[in-house]
Parts: sequence; structure tokens; C-alpha cells
Amino acid sequence: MRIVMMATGDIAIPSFRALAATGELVGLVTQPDRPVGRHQTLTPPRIKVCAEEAGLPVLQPERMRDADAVAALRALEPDIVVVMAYGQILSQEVIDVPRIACINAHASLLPRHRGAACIQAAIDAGDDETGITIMHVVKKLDAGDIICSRTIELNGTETAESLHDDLAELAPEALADAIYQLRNGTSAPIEQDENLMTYAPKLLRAHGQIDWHVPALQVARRIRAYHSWPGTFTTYPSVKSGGDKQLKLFPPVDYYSHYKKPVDAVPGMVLEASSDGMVVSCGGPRGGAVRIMTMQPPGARKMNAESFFAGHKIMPGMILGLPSEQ
RNA sequence: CGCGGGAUGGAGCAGUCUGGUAGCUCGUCAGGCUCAUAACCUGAAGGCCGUAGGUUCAAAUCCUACUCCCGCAA
Repeated sequence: MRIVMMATGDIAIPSFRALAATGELVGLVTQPDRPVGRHQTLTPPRIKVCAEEAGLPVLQPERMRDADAVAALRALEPDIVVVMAYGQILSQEVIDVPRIACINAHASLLPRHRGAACIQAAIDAGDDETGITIMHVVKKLDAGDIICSRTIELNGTETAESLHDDLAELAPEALADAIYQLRNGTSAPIEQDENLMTYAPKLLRAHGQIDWHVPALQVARRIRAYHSWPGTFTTYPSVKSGGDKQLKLFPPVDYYSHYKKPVDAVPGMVLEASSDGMVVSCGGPRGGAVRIMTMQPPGARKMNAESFFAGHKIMPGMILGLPSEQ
């Protein structure tokens, strides 16, 4: 059995190593090296480094749909192509290259949370469970028939970062199951129920701005869900510059569905500013609040509430996140 | 050389534009108050103001180079 992996994200690394260990992996297709970081240094995907250490051929086509890229993939004569966090939409021509199947490992329980931000979406939605789904690749994104899946319970403390790592470790087992079924011709793919489908589009930094009008539970979930990518932030009025400054927010966050507030409290109002944290009024029918204990002002490192309030004049009654509401 | 912000006692900051005795909120230590305290009062210790040069009677402050940290963008 000849297997080719198409993957770019770190989530695919454990799966890559597991496949490489079987000796059936004959190549990796990954995104081209990209300028990355503060100095725009050209950096290879980490999984590419893994492939080179394993002595496997690596393809990095700018556009996988191009004829020469397809030809290069075909030259590897794959029986199965395994796609995981690759970063390019595949054309039908590419999907048809492998002799047996082109399959995808997706980090959610499909048909829930199709799309790039599936991990964040599961936490943000407050799901009780998520997992890894192995399905056939079709032209429509993440819509192919399901071969198998593995489930992981959520306990309400995960961040996208921690869940990403857990799912990365869960994936090899699911992949092995799917490949075993395909090898023996015993797989019985199940069609996805389109009525249960949700879509989690790719996230940008700007999506991390907190809307204080939503209930405290949702604010707390989002701060967890978006850590560490794309992160969450709000803005605060700066006494020094007179303008507004960004404040990044970090988990863990406590939330209160009920919180004693002054009568003029509005969403985004700071209710408490102490070494125990910054309590911010949220929206929703009962008007809860969240307690932020770790934050990061512009130009500085991440710090706890005690340090933050030592040098930043944030007083109860100030309103956070105003610009987005105007 | 992608764009920008920053480096000041243990922590977080002000002071830099307009050069002239090192400040703030905490923390630490000592004493006081108190039945008691993480609360309150008083006092003290702790800084070559990132590094190296330059300008000047005088540099945290102005000029040049360098090191490290951070945000944006990817």
C-alpha cells in the first residue's frame, strides 16, 4: 500500500509520524515555505521538516490544481491520499489520483463544524463532545461520506490550543481504522446529514474582538475557544494618549450568570479592578459578568491582573470595547 | 532589511517632546494600631534609567549604532 499525505498544519504531525512508521508512506505534499513571523523569515511547515528527517519526498506546489503538480502526485502512484489541514481546496482531478481513495481527517464530528475553524467552533458552541472524523474527499468542502470517527469529551476548560493537541493525538488511531477498512474493502461510508451541518469559517484576528453584549457564559467560552488563535481582545480608554488601546484577554476566565451591579451598568463596564481580576459587565437577559485574570496591553508581555492594575489606570465604571459599538 | 510599540529599584508604569536632585501604584522589611488580619498608619531598604559611543557645564531625556522584548501583518 502506497500512501501520500497532504498536510501543512501541526495537527497532522502525529498522524504523519504514525503513517511513516508503517513504512507505507511514500511522500508528503505540503504548502510552500512562507515568510513568517516578525521578520518575515521564509519558514518551512514543521511537518515538512519531519518528512525530510524521515527521508520522504516532499512536494510544495503553489497551486495543487496545476497540471505539473497533479502529474507529480500521480508519479508517486498513491493507493490512498490522506489529507489533513493541508490548506488548499482540491480539484476533482487531484481527488481522482489515488487508486483506492482520497480521504480527509477533519477535527470535528461531521457534519458539525465543517471548515477551517472547527476546533474553535466546538468550544465556542459549548459542545459536550467533539472529535476526529475520517471521510472521503469530495469537491464540496468537508462534505464527503464518513468512514469512521473518534470522539473526545469536553469538560468546559479546554482551549483551542489544548484541544488541538489532544485531537492531533487522537487522529492516528482514527486514520489507522479508516485505512484498515479501505485496505480490506470493508468500509461502509455513511452519508452526512445535511440538516445537521454547521460551518466554521476561517478566523482572522479581527474576529477576536469581544462583544460585551452577549451573555457572560458566551464571552467566557469565546476567550477559551479563541486561545491561542486568533486570540481575543477588547479596547480600553487610555488616560495617557487619550485614545483607545487594545487589550488582549486570556483564559482562564470566571463567569457569573448573576452579578451585583450598579443600576447604570452597561455591557462592557468595568465592575471591579483589583489584584483578583477585572470584572466586566456582560449582556444577556440576566446581565452576568466575567472575571479576567490575565491580559496583555500593547507593547508589553502577558501579565496578571495585579501587575496590570499596578500601572494602568483602569477604574470601575470605565467602558470597554466602545469603538466597535459606535 | 515588511510596518509599528517598548526596555526606568522585585512587579507594573509615569517622567523623554521643552536636558538641570529618580517619581507613582504595589511588593519586601521594620515599627505602630487592633481580639485579629491579606485591612489601616508611620518609616526604611532597594536604581551605573537595556548596551556602547557621541553632543553638552550638565543626559533617563538630544544624536548614532547594537542587543533583547512585544503588537500588527503572514
